[in-house]
Amino acid sequence: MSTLNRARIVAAAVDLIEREGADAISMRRIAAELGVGVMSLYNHVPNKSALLDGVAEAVLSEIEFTDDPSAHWTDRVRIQARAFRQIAHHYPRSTMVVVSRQLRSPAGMLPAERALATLRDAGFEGGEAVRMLRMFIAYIVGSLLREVGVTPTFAPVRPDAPVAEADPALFPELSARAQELGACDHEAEFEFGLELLVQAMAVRLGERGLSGHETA
Amino acid sequence: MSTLNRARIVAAAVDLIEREGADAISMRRIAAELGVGVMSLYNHVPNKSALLDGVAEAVLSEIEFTDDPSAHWTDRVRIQARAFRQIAHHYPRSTMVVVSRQLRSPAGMLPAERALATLRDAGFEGGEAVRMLRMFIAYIVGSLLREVGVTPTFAPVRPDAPVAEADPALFPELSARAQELGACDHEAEFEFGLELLVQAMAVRLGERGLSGHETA
DNA sequence: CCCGTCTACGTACACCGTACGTACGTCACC
DNA sequence: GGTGACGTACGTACGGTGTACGTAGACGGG
Repeated sequence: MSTLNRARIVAAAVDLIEREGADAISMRRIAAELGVGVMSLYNHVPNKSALLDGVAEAVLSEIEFTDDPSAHWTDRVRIQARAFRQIAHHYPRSTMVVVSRQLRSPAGMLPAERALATLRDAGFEGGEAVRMLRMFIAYIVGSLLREVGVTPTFAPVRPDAPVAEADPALFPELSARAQELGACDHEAEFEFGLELLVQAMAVRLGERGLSGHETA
Repeated sequence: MSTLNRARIVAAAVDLIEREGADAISMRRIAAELGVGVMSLYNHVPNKSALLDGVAEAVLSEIEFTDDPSAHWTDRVRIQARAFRQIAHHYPRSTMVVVSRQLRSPAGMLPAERALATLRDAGFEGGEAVRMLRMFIAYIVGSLLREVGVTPTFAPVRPDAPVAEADPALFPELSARAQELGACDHEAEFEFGLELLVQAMAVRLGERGLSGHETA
């Protein structure tokens, strides 16, 4: 009812993606959602790609980064990683567009800025801090894509169909592990890798055993 | 010229993707590439989605998995990870479709089967082996997506434009690290994370320091 | 009053995936 | 040698897509 603007369009796009999936999104659908003609959107958004950038930006800027510089760096890393994973919970179907559009805007840069600050405080100097950052991003992106179903979990195809899925002769390991492969507790999986990475980083700093948490 | 079949269609699709990118692919373009009518494709492929599965399968089945069960498990892990990364080199623009289609076919299962076998030989029992596998896949997928440009490297936008990109006041860390962020040697980055993960796994096994390679 | 600017909108074009109907070449069987 | 069934290739058509372009109305300043 109120006047059209970029924020309303982006919000409608996010809603639509979450309701019907990223594939279902189209300029026509969004316009219909807003009760507006298709071409009216182009008064506020140059094209669909820019709109998706807006979606990524909107989702990304909702991440709560509460960084406490006085905390131990391992906990700061954990908190930042978990904050990023929130998007996979709040906006699961938007996750793919968030991670696949590289933003130059503040919202897109802030997570990296925070992470680099933490890594510097932890004691990593320039080159190594950047490598750590990139490794962490790779792990988080890969984890989120699994969590939202883009990437496989290797769960035997149907949740039903007792256990047997793959031919045990061809795939003995997969068959033997069908039990564990069948369930995928995304939070537990994420925490497992996170802990492993944090410990690996601590080792790299020569601080073995100081990470502050025992692993499950 | 020879008769149409699924393999020829898939091959044409892979070629087209590599030449013009995954977005440029369409049934009409593929048909034109093969010099046939669009609908002729549907005699051999039920729909576009199945065709993309075929693309993923074709690319995946070209990975060379030369697993030497007598080698140290750390080297086996390294070799398998690198083998997987080959696809990002040989078929960069197909990488996204490879990682985003979950295949139930042998070609799709084999890498996981091999990895689980290696992890078992290394001494990881059921549940932990599966978690290690998933963590490794997450890291590799995330790394490949960065390598093929889906995900950001945080390189200051243009390779030119000396160094300054972000506002140093807002993003002091990013600005200070602009040098290191500007360059992204994908092989070195991949190896860095790989080594970190392998060492973390070794620590988990209580085998500290036996990983067999020093890191750069 | 008039004119420039901005917003909303309709139409149109090129392209997409694919359902459907059809024509034709090949082979089995009588 | 028919002759029918079948599989492959193909054309047409429908409903969808992103968006270029032209138009019409609202609004504010001279």
